[in-house]
Amino acid sequence: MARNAVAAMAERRIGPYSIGQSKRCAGVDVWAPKFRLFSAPVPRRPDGQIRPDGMLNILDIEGRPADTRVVVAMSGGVDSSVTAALLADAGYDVVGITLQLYDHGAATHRKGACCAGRDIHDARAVAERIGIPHYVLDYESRFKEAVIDRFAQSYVAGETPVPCVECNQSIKFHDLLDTARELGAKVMATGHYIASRALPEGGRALYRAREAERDQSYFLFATTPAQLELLRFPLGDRTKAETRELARRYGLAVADKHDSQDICFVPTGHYAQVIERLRPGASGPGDIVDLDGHVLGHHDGIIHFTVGQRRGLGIATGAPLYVVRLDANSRRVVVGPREALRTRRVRLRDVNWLGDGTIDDAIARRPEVFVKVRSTRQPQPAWLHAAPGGIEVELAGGEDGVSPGQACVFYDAADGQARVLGGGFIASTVAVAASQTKPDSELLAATPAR
RNA sequence: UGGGGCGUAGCCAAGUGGUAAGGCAGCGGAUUUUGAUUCCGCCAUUCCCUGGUUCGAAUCCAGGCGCCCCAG
Repeated sequence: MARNAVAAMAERRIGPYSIGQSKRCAGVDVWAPKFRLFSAPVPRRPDGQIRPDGMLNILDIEGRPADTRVVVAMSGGVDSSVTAALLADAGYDVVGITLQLYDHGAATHRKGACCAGRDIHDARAVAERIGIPHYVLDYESRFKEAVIDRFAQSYVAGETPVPCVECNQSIKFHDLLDTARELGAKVMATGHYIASRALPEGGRALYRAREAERDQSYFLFATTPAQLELLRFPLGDRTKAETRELARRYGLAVADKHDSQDICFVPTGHYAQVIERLRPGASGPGDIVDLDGHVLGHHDGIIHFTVGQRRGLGIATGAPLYVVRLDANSRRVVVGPREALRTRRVRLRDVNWLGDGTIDDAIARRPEVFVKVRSTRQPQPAWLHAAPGGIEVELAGGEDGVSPGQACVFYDAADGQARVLGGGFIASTVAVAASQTKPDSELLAATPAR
């Protein structure tokens, strides 16, 4: 099997890197995710900056960069490419890994389209440019079960999932992190715009990115404290403009590559098609009804809707209608005026706490937190309460269009580089009841928080 | 086939002689690592049809067609 110079170098540096079967995709070897590593001495990079022993390097790790192996998750985009370049430039023993997560050829039924398109190529080119070993690992089946299937299941159940959270939590920060450790890496770095800092008393904390518009903390709330110990996000305190400038300075071809958006495994933009293929017939047609249950129209499946959605209903009344909730069992899409979207309380599941102490302590202190219920919203003041099976969030001002399946992420401040205190997935919401006569504060007083 | 009412874009609807408001829906775009929200733009040479009056009609007149209501 022909191997290029980079692969050959990689083999010298970290040993034979696969004993499993591989396939070739777009001219690149794709390896099975689990491979045995034969440890081999790591030669010091002759051009690397060697820092004095004992000095904390820029990744907050004791030891010389040259002796510190770090895996960089390289997507083929600008951000992760610059991350890898920065660390390689700082002298770290960088190993780039790109995950092959889906096959766009199959997804789009287009002949000639292959895997993740040109992203793998781009990542490989960057790795060659900066002189680091680079592997492409086949995570397709894991990705399908952990992300795509759950995405479909969520929609079929009437929720609106955030697949990026699932992917970070179960693929990148779980499986890939394991692989990184098997490779002998002390930490793994990604190109996410989020800041991670060591706490004086030990452990690490997450903070929103310096550039608020780029902040990706919403998609990373589920990162556990244990994972945080092993993760680094070198771009959290940089702006996107700086990143692109660095990419140019490092001579990376991806410097001007457009930002990714949309769901990565839905290249066509028609996510409903993906669900339909995975769960044939799971989402049938149903009625669109108003708040009183009157049938206003029909729809082709609740998977096409999300709470708060306005367009696409096809129902003309004098005023705009919004999806107020989805009922998977009756296949009903309930619509109403904008006011009906107002939500005051949100029940969360799978809560991850990243603040100081335990979440119970935090709840007992009843501090005001700030929460985002949708990735592009501004954090809003709220309080946390204990609830059976999870946490309940009381939104001080209420929010419109809060959808089950979305994340609710906690921060300690409304703006700036607020600390990420954790978050959870929205299990259910409680609308502001028109008949509610008592203010929430009184209701809370009547409902002892455990 | 007595009486009354109505007929303006996909839906609702303003306009009663001066050269087609607005809302909803739809479409396009911006924004967005969630097809959401939001924002911007587009969307009736024509007012059920025919003829007439008028410088000029969706608006007035006549006839026709269609629908609704009341009473038979």
